[in-house]
Parts: sequence; structure tokens; C-alpha cells
Amino acid sequence: MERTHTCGELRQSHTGEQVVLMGWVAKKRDFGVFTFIDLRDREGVTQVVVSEETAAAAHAKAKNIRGEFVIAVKGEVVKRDEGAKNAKLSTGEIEVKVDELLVLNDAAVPPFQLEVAGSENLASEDTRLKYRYLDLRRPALQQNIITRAKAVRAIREYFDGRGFIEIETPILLKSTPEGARDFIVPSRIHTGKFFALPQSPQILKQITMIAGLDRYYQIARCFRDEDLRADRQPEFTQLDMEMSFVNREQVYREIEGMFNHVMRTVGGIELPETWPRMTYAEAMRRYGSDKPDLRFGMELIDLSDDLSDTDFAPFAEIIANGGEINCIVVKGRADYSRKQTDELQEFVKRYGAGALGWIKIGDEITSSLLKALGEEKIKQLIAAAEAETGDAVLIVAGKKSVVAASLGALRQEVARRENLIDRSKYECLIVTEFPMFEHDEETDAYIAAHHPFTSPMDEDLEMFKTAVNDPSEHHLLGNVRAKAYDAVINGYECAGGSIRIHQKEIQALNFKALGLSPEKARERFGFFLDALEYGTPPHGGFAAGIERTCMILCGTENIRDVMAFPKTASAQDLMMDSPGDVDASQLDELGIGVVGE
RNA sequence: GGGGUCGUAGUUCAGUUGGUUAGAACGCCAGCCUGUCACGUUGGAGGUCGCGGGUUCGAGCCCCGUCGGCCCCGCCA
Repeated sequence: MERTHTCGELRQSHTGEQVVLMGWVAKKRDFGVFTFIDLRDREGVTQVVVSEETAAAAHAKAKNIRGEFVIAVKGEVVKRDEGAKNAKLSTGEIEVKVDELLVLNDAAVPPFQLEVAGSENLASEDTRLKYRYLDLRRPALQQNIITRAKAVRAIREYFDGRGFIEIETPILLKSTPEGARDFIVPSRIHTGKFFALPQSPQILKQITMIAGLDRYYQIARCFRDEDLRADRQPEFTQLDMEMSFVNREQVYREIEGMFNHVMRTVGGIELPETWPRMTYAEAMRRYGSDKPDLRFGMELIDLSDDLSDTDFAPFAEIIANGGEINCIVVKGRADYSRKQTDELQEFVKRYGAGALGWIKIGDEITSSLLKALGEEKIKQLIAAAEAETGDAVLIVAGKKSVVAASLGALRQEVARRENLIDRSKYECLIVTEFPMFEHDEETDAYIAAHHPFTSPMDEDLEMFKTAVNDPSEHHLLGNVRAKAYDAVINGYECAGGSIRIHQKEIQALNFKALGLSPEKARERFGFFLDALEYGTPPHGGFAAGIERTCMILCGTENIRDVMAFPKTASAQDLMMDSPGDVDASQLDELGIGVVGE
């Protein structure tokens, strides 16, 4: 018996045809003298009916069939009576009247129900992860995996069409102890030495530019041994690309072109041909985030000037120390209860905020700051925030970075709670002019904000040189902007990149800024510094997160929904139970011993 | 490393102030059923209340510890 059709393709036009379907039993409805079976495969579900009267042998076999049995049926496509059609199924206008039924394989009773009314009754995620092969039979999850395949295909289409070439770079690389923790692979041939898995193919793609390959891309697996999040896994996939002889705008065009092509062809989503641009400084000021979700407003408002003359000691101190006092206005929520504002206060405390001040503009004005600031000042703040009767004003004071982080996160949290996010909207932007360095307070050192090969802005080059060469001006590093940029869709950082340094003098300057001696730099990146000597073209590029892009396309907030075999938040695979032990002989061969706890 | 939250039947959950034999739905097993598509219907089986300890006459419930899932902070050049 050969399959003639999938379970998703039969329509009324097939009426009368003899067909063979194969698939899994999604559901059986037994009526004694006949039995309905919902037969499922990747493409859909088709109802087949087995009658004792017309197919006694098949009907007898159907008696013993259970969910997830694998069966083949042969029979005629018949049009359903008007009242018996099922509008919920794409194949609901027909059914297959079975003549022959073959059990291709039986199945144990599944540990959880694949199809239940309402996805909120699904089995818990750890159960489903242990039996991932069953979870993956769920049409919703299969659609995500299929969407991902389409997205990757669309990416290849785009770059192939733009004259880029796909180049594979090694998975076994060398550890460069900067950035994320590496996954380490021991070498048997060189006992005691180790490879590292790529955190990204960054240096290698730059070397392809030095090699004159000009336009490179790769669907690259990346590995970072850091803690997980709802949108972060230890291994993930990036679209990695690099091009020579380009400026930032030319890279932006490729970011826009690629995402627009993928979102249009895979998701039917139209994004603007040219995306809005916003500097990092503006994004932080207006949204408290370098990846703002622009599907709603509720921008941050700076109240520092209005409070510069305050007697209230905590605020005065914060302003004196260069801090800020910002607020957001929640429309129509003057009715926030004490419990709710307490919850929001707990929320901002996670980000280091000391407290959450509030003003509720109801029939009368109430505020946690009424005693501290006085009624007149409260009214001034309301005016400054342009809040209206019925609104709530939420205020955070503190260090600039803490105010941005906590209020930026609060803005997102309130939008979620208040249902301010239009899920049918897709708001994208390119954030530009990221800072070149971040200041690490613990070590009082400056570390690369993007990576150590990022080019400074031309406008800031002199300041950069001064900061590096004059120890008394070292703090200026914090002001140097880079030719670095991110692509943001709906509050997700979907891609990031930069124009790279192609002159060895500036690269040396950058290593010095980062506190890397020439010897250390040579030790870590010697091969790359050598390469820079031999005619490096100006170049730049970006890397896009495949999973995050697919999360947006699939409308999920969980990265595990767009990966076939994901790991748990504690970086384990519950299906294969990895990571696991290895034989002592394997360790011996590698010259490795495990130090007990 | 830290915080929050959850853990009771195969699954999703309920379980009162600590008090008799821990319940429901779905699933499973056996029967009946000529048009279902969340089929209906009759009956049945199924529990180490995550694990360990403690308090108590008595613990699913209280306390301590521990393990695991999820979310967040730190971390993620």
C-alpha cells in the first residue's frame, strides 16, 4: 500500500477518488457498528469512517486501535452531508470511507494527552520535554518548527539573491577568555589542550573579509555557557553576515532587507522599507531600554529639574550625586490599590530601585510622596508629567542606570498588565550609536560594550585617542560612541552588529583601552592581529537571532517553542538526560580527572 | 550565586481551622450505542500528596532541609 495523499489535502474536489492515507490516530469515536478515526500527519487531520457493514475486517481492527497508533487506510473520498461537515477542519467537507485498514504500529498509552481542549490544560513542560517526540506531534509545535524552516530558507533566499556566499566556519575553535563563558572541548591528540565552541564566528567572519570573500553569510550555531532565560539557550542559531567596503547605512539596508523579506514571506507581515532609527542615548532616555517595545507609548519623563530645589533628603541626595528622578504615567489607573502599587514596587526593586513613588489623580490627589514633597510640588510634578485626572504616576529615583533599568522594565510590565500591547502590531527600529565601552564598577575598568573589534564613531575618534593616551582623561572612554547598532522588533533584540576596526593602529588603541597589554593581545588574538596587517578592507556586518525572530513570527514568548530539542532553564535535556557522565576510560584517554565536590 | 512561584491519580486541577476511607474532569480498562468530530452512556481500575526530617494524639495542610519545573536579578564581549 502506498500513500496517495497527506491528511491535510483532501477536499470536496477529491470526491469519489480512491486514496490511501497514513498517519497517527489523533482520536477515535466508536459507535458500535461504525467508528470514526481522526487521522493526523504533519499536514493536518482527516476524518475516516470504518463501517462494520461495508468493511467488517477493517472495523474489527479498528476496535483495538488507540490514540497514537500508526495506521494506513485505503478507501473512497466521500462528500459529507451538509449537517455533518466540520468547519474546524480544512478537510472537514469530506471523509474517507475505509475499505482496508492496516495497523502499521501500535503505541503505548501516551504519558500525556496531546490534544486537549484549550492549550492551558497542556501537561506541564517538564513532562512534555521528557517526551519531546510526543510534544512535537502537536500541530501547534509542528507549525513553529515548520515556520522556523521557512524563515531559514527565506534568509538564504535573501542573501543568495544579494550576492552573498554561505561559508561554514569551524565549531572547534580556540578559547578567547572574554565575553561569555566558553564550552570547552578536550583534545585527545593534544592532551591537556582544549578547543572552545564558538560564542559567535565573529573573528572568522572578519577574516573572510580580509581574505577578500567580500560578502559572507552563515546560519551559525553558537554556544554560550551562561544562565538561561525565556529567550536564551546555551546553544542557539544566528544568521551571521559580513560585508566589505560598506558604511553603517549600507548594513542597515541589509538588516531591513533581510527582516522585511523574512517577515513578509513567512509571516505575511509588512514592515517599513526603511526602519526608524534611534540613537542609544535617545532610546535610554525615552524608554529606559536599548531595545524598546514601540507597540505602546508610556515614555519615561524626567522630573529631575522639577525636583532640583527639593528639601526631601533622599531626592536631594540623588540629584546631588548625578542621579535622576523619572516617572511613567499609567492612563486611567488612579484606582491602583495599595496592594497593586506594592507589587509594582517589589517589581522595580529587582532592578535596584530603592522604592516606587506614586501619585494617584482620583477625585482627590493621593501620593506616597505627599508628606515629603507637599501638595504644591506634587501638582507641579503632575503638570510636568502631563498626567490627567484618572491617571497614576509611578516614580523612581536613583542612579541613572538604575532608573532606566527599573522604570524601563516597569513600563513593559505595566503595559502587559494593562493589556496595552496590540499583538497584531509589529514595531521595528534600528538603535544606533551604542557606547563603545561599559564601565565595570567592581574593577573600575572599561570593557567592550559590543566586542573588542568594534569601530569607534569618527566624530569620537579624537576623544578616544585622548582617553586612551592620557590617563587623567581615561573616564572619557565612557563617552565614546561606537559604530554599533541593534535591530529591535517588538522589544526583542533581533540582531546586532557593527562596523569593525580595519586599521591595526586603532585596534591596538582599543586593546590598550580595554587594559590588554600588547603581549596579552598577541597571546589571545595574535593570528587576527597578523591578519589585520595584510590589507584589511573596511568592513562590517551583523548577526541576527534565529530563535528570537521565529518567536516573533510564531507569536510565542518562549524560545523552547521554536527549537526542536531545547534544554531546560537549568541547561539539561530531559529527553536524553544530558549532560551525563562519561566512562573513566574516556577521561583517561584525554588526560582529564574530575575533581570531586 | 540570589529572589519569586509551582510540585496531590497517567494528565490538568480541587482539597475548608491540622481530624473518619484524599476528590473532580480528561485519559486508561470492560460493556452498550447508526453520524460523531470535546460523541453519548453504564461500570471499573488507578495515589510513596516530589523527597528527607521535625512539631503533634493526629500532617496533603504547620516548621526545617533538600530535589525538580518555570519566571526574574546577577551573568549573557
